[in-house]
Amino acid sequence: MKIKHINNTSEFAQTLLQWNKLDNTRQMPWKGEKDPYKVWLSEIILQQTRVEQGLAYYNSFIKKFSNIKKLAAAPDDTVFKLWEGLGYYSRCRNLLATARYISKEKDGVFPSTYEEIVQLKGVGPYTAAAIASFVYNLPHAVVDGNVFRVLSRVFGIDTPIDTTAGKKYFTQLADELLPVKQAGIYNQALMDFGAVVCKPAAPLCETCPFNTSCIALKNKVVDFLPVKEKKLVQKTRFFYFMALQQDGKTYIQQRTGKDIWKDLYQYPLVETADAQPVAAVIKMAKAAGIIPAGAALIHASQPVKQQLTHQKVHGILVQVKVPAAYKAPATYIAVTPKTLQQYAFPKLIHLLWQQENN
DNA sequence: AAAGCGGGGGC
DNA sequence: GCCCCAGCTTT
Repeated sequence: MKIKHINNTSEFAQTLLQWNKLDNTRQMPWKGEKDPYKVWLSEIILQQTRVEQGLAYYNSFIKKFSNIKKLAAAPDDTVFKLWEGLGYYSRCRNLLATARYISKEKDGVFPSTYEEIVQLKGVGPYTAAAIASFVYNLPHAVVDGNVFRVLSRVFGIDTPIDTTAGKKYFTQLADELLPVKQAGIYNQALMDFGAVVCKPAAPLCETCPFNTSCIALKNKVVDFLPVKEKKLVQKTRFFYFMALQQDGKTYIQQRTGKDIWKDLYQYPLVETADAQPVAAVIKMAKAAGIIPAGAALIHASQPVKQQLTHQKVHGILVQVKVPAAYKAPATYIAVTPKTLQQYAFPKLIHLLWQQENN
């Protein structure tokens, strides 16, 4: 495939680098960082996550784990607790797996080629290009949401970005635009530019250095680029969390299987597709062996709602008293209000706790 | 190729 | 409400 309708690719890079030099004031702790551990950590945290949201998490991780071997040596629960609230928890699972792999198999030395880096768990084409270019100044163009947006607008490309053909096209264009000797600086600059000037909504076209050449601006289609093909489907779910009360302790369990919040903890769960009366929920819980037949309702919370990207989740906390003689299943973990706090829970459960305390 | 995966913020 | 965010993995 050939990139057409672009006569001078180096002009784009020169204009961008000039903007970066003169007008880019964006500062982040990992910018200019040459420790691959720190760059890798920041990139994993920032996948599908705003810089402002990820910043505090990055600082906490660096403070607690100053190098990859310390991270690798930490218990799973400790690391997930640090990740708690950031979302996309498979990132945390993969982070740990990669830290342990590099510590054990590579004696803590981070790989230094794109081909090796991209094979690490949780690292795809974007993250590998970012690490390779930022740390080793290797000539690999990053293609993230910012890059799709900037290139689609400046060059007027309406190929959908959420298709295989679109990804391939934009990746090739990005590689052709890359000034190979300044790959790291340029990649940083392009993403900063997308975040600060060529923003998704209300971009700063008035002061944009490309505003005399931008195809989208000329054609008045800035707000329609980039193009996405797929629309997301929403599901609604009801989560009834059964908080068993037994002599000052309660029980939690770890979520497993292919579903949201995998590896996080929760109270034993009754899930339904529709809202149910609490009495019906207790009946279901007993029938399913989630709570014992002798359990009795203490209190049910008001429902809380959480809007995720593709799910609307309702949560209700149902406290039940269980007999002292009750023997919990092996998957239940007995906790006290104090020991509960060392486990990572979904935001929905924090919302329920918050509500019950008000 | 398409689906699934969180939580927060802008509009 | 809807869209997007320094995307990746699994089906």
